[in-house]
Amino acid sequence: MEVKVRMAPSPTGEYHIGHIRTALYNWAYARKTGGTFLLRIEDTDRSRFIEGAADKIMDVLHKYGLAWDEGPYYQSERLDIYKKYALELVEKGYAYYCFCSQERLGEMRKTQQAQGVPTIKYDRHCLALSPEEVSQKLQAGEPYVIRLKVPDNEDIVFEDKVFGTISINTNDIDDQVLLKSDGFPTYHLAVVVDDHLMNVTHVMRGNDWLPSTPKHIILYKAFGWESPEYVHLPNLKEKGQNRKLSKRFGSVYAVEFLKEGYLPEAIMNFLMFLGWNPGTEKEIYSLEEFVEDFSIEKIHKTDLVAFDREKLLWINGVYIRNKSVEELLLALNQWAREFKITLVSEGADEAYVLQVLRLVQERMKLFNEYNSLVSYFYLEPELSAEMLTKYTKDMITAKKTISGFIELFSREDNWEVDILDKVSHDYIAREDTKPKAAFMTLRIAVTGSEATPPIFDVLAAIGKDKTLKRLNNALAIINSS
RNA sequence: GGCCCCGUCGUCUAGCGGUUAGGACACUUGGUUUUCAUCCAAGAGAUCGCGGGUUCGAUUCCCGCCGGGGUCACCA
Repeated sequence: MEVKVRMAPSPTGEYHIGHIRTALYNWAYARKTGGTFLLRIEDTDRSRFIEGAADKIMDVLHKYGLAWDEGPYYQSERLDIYKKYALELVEKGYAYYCFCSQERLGEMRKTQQAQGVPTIKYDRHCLALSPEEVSQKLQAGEPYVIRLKVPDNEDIVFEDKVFGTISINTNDIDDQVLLKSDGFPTYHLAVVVDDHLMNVTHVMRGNDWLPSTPKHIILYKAFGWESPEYVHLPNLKEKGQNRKLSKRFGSVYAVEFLKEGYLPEAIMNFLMFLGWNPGTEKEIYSLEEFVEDFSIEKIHKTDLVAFDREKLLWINGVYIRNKSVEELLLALNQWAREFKITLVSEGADEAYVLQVLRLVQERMKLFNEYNSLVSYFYLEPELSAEMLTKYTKDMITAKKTISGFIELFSREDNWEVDILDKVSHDYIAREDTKPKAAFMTLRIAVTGSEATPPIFDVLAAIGKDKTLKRLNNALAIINSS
């Protein structure tokens, strides 16, 4: 049978990075098996529904390169179907009408809680209603829900592809509501009906769904349908925290990572290892390679997996370094356009931009570092006498160093890295000054920064005129302080 | 609290009865370097949660305990 997997997000807000991980595994499995990846929007909760959220989810899925083959289906457009199946269950005796008010249910739970009942469940008050009473209430237009009649004391056993045999006794399961009083189905009814009707073969989702899987098995049995394979994935946690991702530690939504300047392919590479490992030492993976090596057997049987932000940053750096400068610039411009970020290099000559980018490439781990990394190549640095004298310790030496370089560089017409390097070193030797102090002062005077690419590469890129202008400016600052 | 699941360096993991318990990130040191970063080399870091079994032999299999997580809605 052809494999069919699905991603079934609920349009209740921003798409979480963990959802991308789950989508990735589903997508990869479909690609690997030549199966189908379908998208279904589970918009059955009108109280949490957010207008436009579904479109945003689809947009971010695209940004991460996860395309679906079928859908999107919207559950809100399939209400008749769910109702039909709910009624079928009532007819077969697997479900029943319930007219209890929220107030009564609240009271009931409070009482049970006070009595210390181990498993709080619906008291089946409405199961005792006679068919006549039920139709009478229906005629009168009383609001109702349809509940699943969970069998008594039966062990529901199923095989999860990751966690193995799971067994839960039905006495621990409440009579789930299947159809809500507003005519919308609950998740339990809707997934089962849709997964069956859409021929889904593998349900891959977070393991927080593990405890409710028996409810779905009961439904499949009641309908007389074959249930799909279950593949429960470990959930994500904040590194070292034993709890889910939190804003306090950084981004949690899928778009936010993109906005910070992580490359989609780097994030994907990182996400692959959040619950899976090839069993080899290879850890830089393209999407294609992942599809090749992915297998359900290699999915981790653990409940939580840590989201290590440091490692994500490292992987992103690897991806940035592995690109050609041209590719990198393309990605950078695309990112800036996408998130409406102004690059300091905007409008500058492309050859120059590439030359500069080549110098900072291995220093950049995240696109949002770009502006501060290259600003002095495009703008004059802000200097202070304090910065300029940091390495020489005194004004006189700083002044002497800077004016020395000014004199040296104004005579130099071959403005190339090697030449500048040589004449500068010769000069330093001749004057018998300390190389570190001299070069650091030069670096600061020209860039305003202590950490830059090799200084002569910087000078060569900036050019003779600007270099001299900045040095003179630095000299003026020292003189006037 | 009931039920379900999980437990290897600081972190994420490899391991599927016999290993010097391997790798990556982070960390430390050295090399390259006038700075930062990259790169290279080395190092430190795990009594495999604890206690019982099974076995000639348990990180690996079984049981108990402890610890952690998930789930118990007219939310998904």
